[in-house]
Amino acid sequence: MSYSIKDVADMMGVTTSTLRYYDKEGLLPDVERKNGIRVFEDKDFKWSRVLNCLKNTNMPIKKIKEYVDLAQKGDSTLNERYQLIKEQKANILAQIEQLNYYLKEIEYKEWYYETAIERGTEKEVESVSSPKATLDIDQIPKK
Amino acid sequence: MSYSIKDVADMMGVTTSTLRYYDKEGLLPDVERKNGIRVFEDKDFKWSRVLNCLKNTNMPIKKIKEYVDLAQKGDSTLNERYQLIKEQKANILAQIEQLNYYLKEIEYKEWYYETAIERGTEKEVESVSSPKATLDIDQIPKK
DNA sequence: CCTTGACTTAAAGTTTACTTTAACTTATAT
DNA sequence: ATATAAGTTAAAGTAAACTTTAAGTCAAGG
Repeated sequence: MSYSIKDVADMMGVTTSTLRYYDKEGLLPDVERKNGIRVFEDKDFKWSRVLNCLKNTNMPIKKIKEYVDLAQKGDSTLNERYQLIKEQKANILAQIEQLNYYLKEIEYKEWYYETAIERGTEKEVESVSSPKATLDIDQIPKK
Repeated sequence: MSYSIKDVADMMGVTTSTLRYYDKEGLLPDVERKNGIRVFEDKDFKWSRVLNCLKNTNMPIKKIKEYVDLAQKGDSTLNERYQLIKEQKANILAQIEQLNYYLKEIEYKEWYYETAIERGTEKEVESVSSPKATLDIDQIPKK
């Protein structure tokens, strides 16, 4: 099975230009060419899915490149790659935690506006007893 | 109670330069000055916490500015602000969902490397029965 | 054969979100 | 009083991640 650059771009939800940019940055090693045109094989397609995963969990391109370079070196870098993946997992978990924290703040705001709209004004909505008590300043996750 | 720019910057986990930049972009309306120096009152501090929430849930500065401008107009924009907040809530939920999806992919990779390290090589790890079956391509969330 | 659409490159341009610099003023501590 | 720390501005600089442009090549349909 083989895929065009458009196939892969569609799978990743990016443009073909973006994919070519990734290639130029070294994120797509060893993609074959036929008459100068990129032909993605199954291994490249799978690799693109890994890239997509790292990219969509906010790993910077430079860091992804490090991972690519490690993978290129073969079995001797298995441990380094394992550490990198575990780091990224911790990263994702932290992101989810942070989003859940701010979700609560937004839900308070949602209630705030519902109450304000009911009353026709924002004035004194803050002093109305809210279903979720105002969040504690000390709990703001530090970046 | 009043706060210095540093106090607010520390609360938000940004530098004072960043806060001045936000101010210049109009995200901090009506902060008073004493001898040219910004003095944040309780209302400004609270507002900064809202900014921080929107910023850390990946709302672009331009969109935050729209929200600021609506808030400046008073009660007549309550509904618009409510819609914007609901939009952002949906946004956060989508982000969490996406992160949870990719977390599973990363956990597969984690298992993959644990197995490869045990065996000393990556070769044929893919064909080993994994605890979490390989994820289906069709399930990749589109951006 | 010819057009249309997809592919190619290198290089320049864009956007977002800061960050740094320089020159200066104000506040705090000894 | 004086040094140091923290505040101020406008403007230029930076970094990341694309995006666009220009000029071309290649493959398929009518």
